[in-house]
Formats: sequence, structure tokens, C-alpha cells
Amino acid sequence: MAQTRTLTATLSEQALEALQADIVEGALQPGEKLREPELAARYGISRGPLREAIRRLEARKLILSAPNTGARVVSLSAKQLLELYDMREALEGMTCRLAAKHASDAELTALTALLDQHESELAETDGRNYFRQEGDLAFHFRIARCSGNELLANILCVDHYHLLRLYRYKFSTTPGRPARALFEHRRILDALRERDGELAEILMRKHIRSARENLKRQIGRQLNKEQ
Amino acid sequence: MAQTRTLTATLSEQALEALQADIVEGALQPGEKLREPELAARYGISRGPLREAIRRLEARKLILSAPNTGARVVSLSAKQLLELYDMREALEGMTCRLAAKHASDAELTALTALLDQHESELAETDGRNYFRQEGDLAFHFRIARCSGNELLANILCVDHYHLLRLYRYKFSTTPGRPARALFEHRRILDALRERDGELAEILMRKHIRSARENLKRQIGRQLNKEQ
DNA sequence: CACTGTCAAATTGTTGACACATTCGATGGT
DNA sequence: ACCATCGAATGTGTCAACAATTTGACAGTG
Repeated sequence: MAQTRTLTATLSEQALEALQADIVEGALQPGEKLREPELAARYGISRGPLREAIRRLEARKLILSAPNTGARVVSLSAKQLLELYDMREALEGMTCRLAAKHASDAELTALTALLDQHESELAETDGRNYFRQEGDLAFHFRIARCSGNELLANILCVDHYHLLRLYRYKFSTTPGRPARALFEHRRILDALRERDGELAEILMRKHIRSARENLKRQIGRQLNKEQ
Repeated sequence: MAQTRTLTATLSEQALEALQADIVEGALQPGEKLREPELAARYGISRGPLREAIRRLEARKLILSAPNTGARVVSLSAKQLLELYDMREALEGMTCRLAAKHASDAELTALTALLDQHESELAETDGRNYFRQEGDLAFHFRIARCSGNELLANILCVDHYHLLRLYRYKFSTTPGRPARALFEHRRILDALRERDGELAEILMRKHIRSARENLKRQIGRQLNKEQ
């Protein structure tokens, strides 16, 4: 497990990864102001490379910044969060359709193994969202990776992966949801194995839509609690 | 016409716009090396802000760069160009579906006027790709803008707009294509006016797919010519 | 008490210089 | 003539200092 982090050549890249990790893991809270001198000191670098890292994370929509007033960790509204799911529905529907055509048999076998693993974890880690949610993402991103479309795969897995992760932590799944999600995953994989791209897309879109609806209900509930 | 450029507060933003314009308009050719001292001198700024601009355009996929070896203007392969159209099909299909729900009547009226204008331009500027292609993009992006989903609209209109423009210039339309495209646009608009999101999505996807097929044939032809 | 103008401190924007890596050409050997 | 090696030149990565802007406190005024 030692040194899983990629050996980054430049300080700017190190800063990118460190900042991203701090944001996703919550060391830097949504909406928090990013003061350059402070961060530069924390990462042991100067402001130059740090600013480049900020610009890159800005493009990944993890950071929002305005001229002269500095940068803040992004803080998505309920509306924006739901918008993210509409985007996922569109992009992942397409990757799933393409994966039905381009995924190798070996990759489909690996996906089957992944879902089997999720099934056993579902029993063991019952009640712990963390692993299940990461597992769910793993399924989605592996499909993107074997769609044969590198542009789409990179947009999902590199550009928007972390934004998604950031907000997954904030919402716990509802009781029946994980089992339901696993079932939907199996149906999607069935369609992929049958090489039915159209069906695979439909099922993936439905799957993401139901996750969206689930989230929508939770947001409503959360807002009520806060009142 | 004086000073259409937005008044940008920082040099980094000016550099971003200048660089982007130079790339899209062809002053900097695809694959060309970007030497920082030279560019900084050209824009009359120092390397700091320039590097920040480069990082941002890197995220918009207009620039590709590797540590220590510098940055180059992106140069899409035929495969990558076709991938871009798959992404458009997914994203614009979704924006179109949403626009059927969220577009105001005024916006739909404006879209009708836009297509009428295209119709008259189609006769006048026959043979000149430039305006027609820009007009085509205008239709697509206005739909994105009135989808009610700002995330999707920004990804299309800000993040990937320029990449699309860059490669539109390189391929001329085939003889019957513009009239055909205008017809497809009218059908899409009809669906939007009927508030039929599902149909609007299907028509938009078909429209983009046929543009993709058209491009694919052209690529094949162009490759033959080069041999 | 609210409002506004001023000033100082903190933060961002920008620069030029230096350290390090890469590239390219010249030199010399085979 | 060809290839390897070395060194100079060019270019990228990083830093610390300076300039410009924003922020917040405070005093004065209506």
C-alpha cells in the first residue's frame, strides 16, 4: 500500500492532489475561503504553483474564484446538485450504450466479479455508507472506462469524479436503497453482456434517475429537519 | 464595435482570452509548441499570469501539456473528433429535453426568429461555410442556455464551445447538408413548442448523429485525398 | 443609532531572477 | 558516413519581493 500516490514531477501537481484531497475529505469545508499564503505554507510551497493548482481545480468545479477576492471551496446548492445528476444521466447513459459495443469479455467478467463483491459487502458492512457508495462509483466509472470513448471517460473519471465524491459523503442512503441499487446494477450488466446498447442506456439512465429522486427526497427531509 | 471584449480585471484573464482567440482563429496551429517567453512577450505580460491561463485552457482541452516539456495546442485525431460528437449527442440531447420543460415562450419565439434568419442567410451566403456553421452553433447553444440547467449550459457553452469551433473550421459542409440541418432544426423547435421533451431529445440526438456521420464521411474522403 | 468616509492590515495580482530540465548542435571516435 | 557524448542554449519550474486591491475597524456626522 506504500506510496499509492503517483510520483508527481512538479510542485504544482502535488499541490493539485493535496488540495483536491483536502477538499474531498473535508479538511477544507464547502464555502471555506482559500487563503493563498496559508495554503502555500501548509503544503510547503510558494504561491506560484499553488495558484496554478487552484486554476485547475477551478476547471473541475471544485473551487470557485473571483478576481481580487480570492477562491473558495465550491458549495453546491440543492439545485446544482440535482443538475449534476442530470448531467450524469446524459453522459453515463451514453458511456453505457458505447460499453455494450466496446467492452471486452474480460472486462464484463471483471464487472460481474465486482458486483459479487458488492453483494457480500452489502451484508457485512450493513449500515456503513462509505464503502457502498465508493463501490457504486467504482461500477459506474469502470463502465465509462471501457466505453472506448476516452473523452467521455476522462470527463467523468477525472473532471467530475471528485465533485461527485464530495457530495456523496453528505447524504446517507435510505434503508432499502443499496440493495435496490445493486439489483439495478445487475440488470445493467445483463444488458451489457447481451450487447444490447439501447437497453443498457435506458437502464443506466433509469438507475441514475432513481438515485436522483432518492437524493431529492433526502434534500427535502434534511431541509425540514433544519427548520 | 469598439471594445467588444469584456473588460477583464486581471492579466491572467486577458491572457486566457487572447490565447483562446489565437488558438481558435488559427494564429496558433494545432500541435504547435507554446513557448512561454515568446507568448508572454506577445501579450505584454509576464510568465506568471500566462501560465495560469495555460492551465485553464488545459482544462478546456484546448491545450495539452506535460511536465518540463511544455504545452502544445491540442491536435485532435479523427477518433477524438468523433468522440466529441458522442459527447455532444448525450449532453445536447439532455439539454433539449430539459428545454422543452423550462424554456419560456419568449425564448422559443426568439429561436423561431433565429431559424428564419438562417433560412434567408442560407440563400444569400450559399457556399460560405463560416456563417452557417456559426449559426448552427448558435442554435444549439441557445437551447442549452434555456434548459434551466446551468451546469450543462456552462459545460457546453464555456468549456467545450471553443474546442468545437476550432474543428468546425477545418471541415466544409457537404452540398445538401445546410438545408438538411435547417430542416432538422425546425423539427426540433416544433417539438420544443409542443413541450414534448422526449421527442425533442430524440430529434436532437438524431440531428447530431447525422452531423457525426457527415463528418465521418468527410474524414474518410480527406484521408483518401492525402494519399 | 445608523450611516459614511478614512486608514491600516491582510490578501491577491504581478514581476524578474534563479534553479533545474530538456533540446540541439558540435565534437570526436569507430 | 554514422553514432555517442558532451556542453551550450533554450525553456520550464519555483521563489521571494513588490504593487494593487479588498477588507475590516474606527471615528465622525446626521
